[in-house]
Amino acid sequence: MDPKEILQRHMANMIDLSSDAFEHVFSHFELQTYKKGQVIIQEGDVVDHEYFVVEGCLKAFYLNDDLKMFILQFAMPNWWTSDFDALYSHNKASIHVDCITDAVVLRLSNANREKLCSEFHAVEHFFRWRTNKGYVASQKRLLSFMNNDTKHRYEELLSMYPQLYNLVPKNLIAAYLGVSRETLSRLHNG
Amino acid sequence: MDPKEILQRHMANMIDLSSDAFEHVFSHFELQTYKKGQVIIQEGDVVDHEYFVVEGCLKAFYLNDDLKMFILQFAMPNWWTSDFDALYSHNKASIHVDCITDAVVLRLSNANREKLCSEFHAVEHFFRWRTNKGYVASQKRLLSFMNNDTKHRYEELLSMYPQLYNLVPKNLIAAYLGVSRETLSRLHNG
DNA sequence: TGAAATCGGTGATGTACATCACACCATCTT
DNA sequence: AAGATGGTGTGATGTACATCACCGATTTCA
Repeated sequence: MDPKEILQRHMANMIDLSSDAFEHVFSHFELQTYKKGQVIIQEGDVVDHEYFVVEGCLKAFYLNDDLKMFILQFAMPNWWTSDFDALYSHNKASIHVDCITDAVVLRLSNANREKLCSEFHAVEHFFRWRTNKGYVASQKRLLSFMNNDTKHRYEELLSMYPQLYNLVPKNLIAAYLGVSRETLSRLHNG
Repeated sequence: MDPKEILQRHMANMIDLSSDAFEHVFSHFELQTYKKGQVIIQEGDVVDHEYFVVEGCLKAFYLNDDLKMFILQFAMPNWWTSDFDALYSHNKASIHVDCITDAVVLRLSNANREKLCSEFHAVEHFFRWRTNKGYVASQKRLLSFMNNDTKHRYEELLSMYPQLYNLVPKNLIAAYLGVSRETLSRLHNG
């Protein structure tokens, strides 16, 4: 489906924008296509864009000193991703974003977001709402971490994203759940 | 210190507001004082306000089916708290907020926040920035959960809030760290 | 003021998980 | 075609934590 239409429907869920206004908003995005494995943000980068996923699957992850990977987010279609800390505070990136599959993405620069937010109150409202949603989701995940065992969280993840099981390798699912791939494997047959 | 001045300094960290504009903004807040132990939000409540802490310490927490407590946030002076999910989406509260100590708080209703956000672009920018900061902090805490052991997280918490050690009982610190109070006690002497 | 609740420490035991080690299979590569 | 590489399963062992049980000290309150 058309990237423009996908973004339009996504924003229409939250705010009202006339076609003309949306046309103007959309003109500030850039369409990008990436290959599986391609890196979008690397630790240490200056981050100037946020990314709306149209097609495919990205991952946002942290690498610790032992190069162990911790996945913050699987970015599926209709989700936004970036290093939001680096993006807002103009620090260097502390996380990585890359492509689990080939992907089609709409990216928006910091400057263009601020421009659109000052032009359209509804757009600023949209971004405030979206960030709040991310915040709440992150807190829910934290609670699930403290409250539930791994098996429970595994089933929670699969019921939220049924596609994930066949789409991404098990070691990445383990890196999202915060367990070793061996434990995940034992849970699955167990 | 004067609650008005504390809020003014807090907002001035992020945005520029003339004295007159701030005066107008401030008139939309209500000053509240609470006693230690007093409940501000209960699970199931309709949530219509967010809270800026001027003095004292609140906690935002979730109770699971076994009545085990998980603390999402210690709200210290200059922090905001509420059930942001319930507040934005008009769901019933899924968490609780109460007072660990006597507290002085400025509260802002949903309607007044939206009014101020539409009147002053800078104010909307402020709230977007604040929510982003909360989002980022929550992701960092999640990473710390996955990456670090309990002792490391305990020291992290105390270095971030040195006052906390004498201010709040250890069982609450354990409920923030996601370990049993026994384990925390053993860590502390061990 | 005396009883009750809250707060904090410590031992014994069980368990969910990490880690290391190895083995199998499917792709990819030259 | 042969070897390298990445994904996945499974056993053996160690460990960080929960849980239960009990203790004394302090605070709260009727």
